[in-house]
Amino acid sequence: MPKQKIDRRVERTRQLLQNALSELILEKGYEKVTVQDVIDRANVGRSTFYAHFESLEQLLLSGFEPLRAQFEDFLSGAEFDHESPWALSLTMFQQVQKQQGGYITLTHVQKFLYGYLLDHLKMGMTKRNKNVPPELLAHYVASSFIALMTWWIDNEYPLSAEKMNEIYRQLVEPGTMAIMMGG
Amino acid sequence: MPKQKIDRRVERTRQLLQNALSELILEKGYEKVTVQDVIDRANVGRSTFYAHFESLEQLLLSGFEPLRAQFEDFLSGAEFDHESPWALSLTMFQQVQKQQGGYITLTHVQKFLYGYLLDHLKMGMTKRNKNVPPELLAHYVASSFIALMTWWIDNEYPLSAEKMNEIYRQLVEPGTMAIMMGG
DNA sequence: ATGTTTCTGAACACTGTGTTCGGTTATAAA
DNA sequence: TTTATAACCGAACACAGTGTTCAGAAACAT
Repeated sequence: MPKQKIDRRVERTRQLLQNALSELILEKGYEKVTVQDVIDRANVGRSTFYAHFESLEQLLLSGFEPLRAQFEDFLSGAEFDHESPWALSLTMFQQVQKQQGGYITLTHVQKFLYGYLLDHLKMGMTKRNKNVPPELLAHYVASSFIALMTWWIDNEYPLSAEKMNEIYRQLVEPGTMAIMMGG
Repeated sequence: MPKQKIDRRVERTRQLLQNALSELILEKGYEKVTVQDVIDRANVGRSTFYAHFESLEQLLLSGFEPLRAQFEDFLSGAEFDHESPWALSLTMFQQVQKQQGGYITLTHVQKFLYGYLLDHLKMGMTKRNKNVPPELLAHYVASSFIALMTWWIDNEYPLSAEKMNEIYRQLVEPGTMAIMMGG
């Protein structure tokens, strides 16, 4: 099945809307951006917007898609050591910085991370430590990551991704390992 | 200055509005509650609402006030060991559970905690570790607390406040101390 | 050149916010 | 018990935003 060629107008419209949203988010933050703002900036008809996306959030998510795909790829790649979930964090710092998504997308990054961590923690934990629920542990590790990321973005990337990753591991790894191995 | 006696009607109205908001939050979550909902439930005139509070969030905050005052008291109390910020967390777990505020108020708890932690961390850190900004550290410690609290509330308090506090310390203390003492 | 798809933009119904104001009622205090 | 006043009511209003519809214009692929 040869993949359907996409009408130029569709491509163009979606691009305009995504760019407009990006700009507006940088200018005043996602929470304050309205559909009206976006279509004015993009110079696109109101009905056109709703022909493509059912809401602002859907438009936002459409821009997040490439990043998500990249993580998916990375996780299924051979070079990834499944014994150490920590290997993931540096990549994430780097990619999120490059993507410039701002912290709106972080909600989705968090969900993604949580699911991944939960799988791996369930396996890695010895039975006697199930008195600390793996769900709680996964939630903590993912949330901590998001916390550092949020600070990093808020302060406009004052440290390198490598440094941030180092701090993250120093902070989170000891406590987590202690609980996993036997508390 | 003898404290002004409050008109019964004022007391009554504020109470009705706060109760209505509480109920509605439990029923459908803060995000979905409107001013209209609240005044309908409280059976209070629209203009009356705005005579008392300038927005829904202000109404929410007014309910949070007693909790905040309690922390303020605790912190200025003699029995509190200023060398160890960790002593605070158990009280917080207990009080937030009692208050049943849900996670909406957590945003404000976080701000409060952050400010407090930052003060104490700045003093407790040796100079050579300033390569990890104290603001980042405070942000992490506060965020981790909120993360555990969020999970706890979401899962309807499956563990005791004491147990939660124990886990929190086990997770967060090692990494934080390591960085503070010399990384 | 032609048939199809997409875009346009104005109109519409809807939900919610926050303000104003004349009239009513509850309250505190004399 | 009266009375001045402070609080409440509710309807009306202006406003901003959402999401839908539809007929006509424009861009597109072939």
